[in-house]
Amino acid sequence: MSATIQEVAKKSGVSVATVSRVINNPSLVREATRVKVQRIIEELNYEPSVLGRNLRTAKSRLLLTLIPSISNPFYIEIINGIENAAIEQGYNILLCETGSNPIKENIYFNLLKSQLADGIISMDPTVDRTKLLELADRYPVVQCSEYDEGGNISYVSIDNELAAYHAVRYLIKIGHKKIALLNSHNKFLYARQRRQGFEKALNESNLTVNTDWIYNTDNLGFEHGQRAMRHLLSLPDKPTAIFAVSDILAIGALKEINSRGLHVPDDIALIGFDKISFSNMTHPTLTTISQPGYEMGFTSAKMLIDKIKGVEVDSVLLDHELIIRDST
Amino acid sequence: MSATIQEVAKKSGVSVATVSRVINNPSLVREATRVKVQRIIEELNYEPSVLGRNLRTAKSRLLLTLIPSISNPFYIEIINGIENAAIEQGYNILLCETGSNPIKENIYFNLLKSQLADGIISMDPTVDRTKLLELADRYPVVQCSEYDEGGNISYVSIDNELAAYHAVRYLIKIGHKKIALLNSHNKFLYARQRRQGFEKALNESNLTVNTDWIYNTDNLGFEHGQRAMRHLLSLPDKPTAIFAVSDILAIGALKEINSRGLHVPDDIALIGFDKISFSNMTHPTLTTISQPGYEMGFTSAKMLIDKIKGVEVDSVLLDHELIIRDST
DNA sequence: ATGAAAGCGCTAACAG
DNA sequence: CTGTTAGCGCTTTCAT
Repeated sequence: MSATIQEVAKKSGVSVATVSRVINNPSLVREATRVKVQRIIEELNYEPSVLGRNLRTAKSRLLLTLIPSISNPFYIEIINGIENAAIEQGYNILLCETGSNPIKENIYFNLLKSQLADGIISMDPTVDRTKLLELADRYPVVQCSEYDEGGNISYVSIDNELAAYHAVRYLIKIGHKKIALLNSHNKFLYARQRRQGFEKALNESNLTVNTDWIYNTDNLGFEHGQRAMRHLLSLPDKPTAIFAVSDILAIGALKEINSRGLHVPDDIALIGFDKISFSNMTHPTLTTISQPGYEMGFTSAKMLIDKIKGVEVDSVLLDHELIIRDST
Repeated sequence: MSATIQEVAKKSGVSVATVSRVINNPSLVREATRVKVQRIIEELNYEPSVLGRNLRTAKSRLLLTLIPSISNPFYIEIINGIENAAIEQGYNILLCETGSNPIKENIYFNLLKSQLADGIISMDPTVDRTKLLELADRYPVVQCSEYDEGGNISYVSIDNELAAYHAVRYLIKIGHKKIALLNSHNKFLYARQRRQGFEKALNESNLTVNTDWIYNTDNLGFEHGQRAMRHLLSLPDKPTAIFAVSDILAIGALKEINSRGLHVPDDIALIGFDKISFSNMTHPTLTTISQPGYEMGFTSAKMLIDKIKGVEVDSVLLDHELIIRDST
């Protein structure tokens, strides 16, 4: 095993306090002493034990990051942002997939209580609202992407209504009048917000909202995009454009359209959401709304660390962007 | 903050030792005492501090998991397997993305030295071989997927040569004679092994290996699949089938083929590798080799925990599977 | 079956 | 500027 601070102290002929200072507060130590201790540290290949430090400071410098599913590429950039912000400030992240499973969620929440983690970034839209609010009373909590309107949990997100509005307004601008919404379940705030934006854009152009063209699905998987498209194409009066609230859903829809010999964007135009890397690999490439994933993650982590340190923080909404590609 | 073991002891009228026993070794405590202490624990909502326990036991029960890139979907199932095996045994994982960056790698290696983690599962093919071997001398290390032939680090992987052999033999069986290999860089063991399998299948059918049809790329990104395909299609003598060592590469190739108006599998057949979820979303769906990701992860984690506990472990090669879909 | 006490490795008052 | 000292919360002998 590694050397301890005691051994370094003894070999350097100083007290453990001085060694500790050399590591955590070098300016408090006389140059000569510091150099000497530093040499011994290297000689002994000493690494301070995080275990001892943690107990003493009652901090683990670990951030719990909760995502519903690691396989959803939308979270990748966010996680990168979180990780970099964390490392920058000497933290590490515990990345946990809840699988929208309350039991797993509970296990992870307990990591906070047992002090294995100092705070939590929740990105799970299916999280138990009551439990999260309760947790936020006692521990630092930040929500990223999906958030809670009523509660007092700080969050980082985008203006979902505006983003949806932009997407649909663009479809209208290029000539579409029959626009379908492929939405998530209305129990999610972002789903309700995006529907708001969708309707706002239609209303603004005096287009009526046809509820036959609004498809809700609880599951954002690829197959559900296919299924939705199958339904939409079975309608007597078919839409000419689809706005899907997730790229994966859009890719599912695209596959269904392709396999029926129809053509995107000539027969049907398609807009996704999230700008996942695969949205660029389809044929044709997908027009989509880009969320600033990296920035969202980075901001969340900074916000959480501030909270841990006791600094007051404000929630923020970041800017989205409409990425126009070949599917429209 | 949470109650401490002291408070529970006091309120229960027993010593801290007894409380500790109730938690870690209930059979050592008399039924009546145990019930009483248990009640106080719940009453006080007590959670043992992992910090205190860790220091005392000199273990963090954290497993470091190193992947080159979180955005590569191939790792998703593996991570799931690791996580579940870990949780099952009371461990948690620290998921770290190296980005094939030696500096980041170093930071993560130091987490072992500073005892924040008890062991490491490395999945990064670009890992610094010397450093990893040195680390494995002093700490529990397991390699997953990519491994080191010479060293004595335990690993979990598949038989890459056999898998490639199966893929190519299948292409030959359905009538192809002009088969290209879209490979990774030969500095990686798996790339060399898959090439072996590729050549073996050709040789066995008395087909000569045309080096014009072997394309190596350092980067497994989608664009590099496109680029490779562009090159292959520019050849005077074009292959009729492609075996790509990664689905993403294959999807890039597919996009290039599609956008030239050519047709898969009629003009060119395509096989990928990894069975990532998107391999099923393309048009046409991708024939591919499936690696038992979940099992690989689960096995690696179990192996690592055994190592941490001082149990001897043996490396294993798990079975792959050829998934025949529409691209061949 | 239970308690007393030592100590894991470190940091942070406090004193000098 | 540096040393002494007291724990952080827990587990684990060693007694009883």
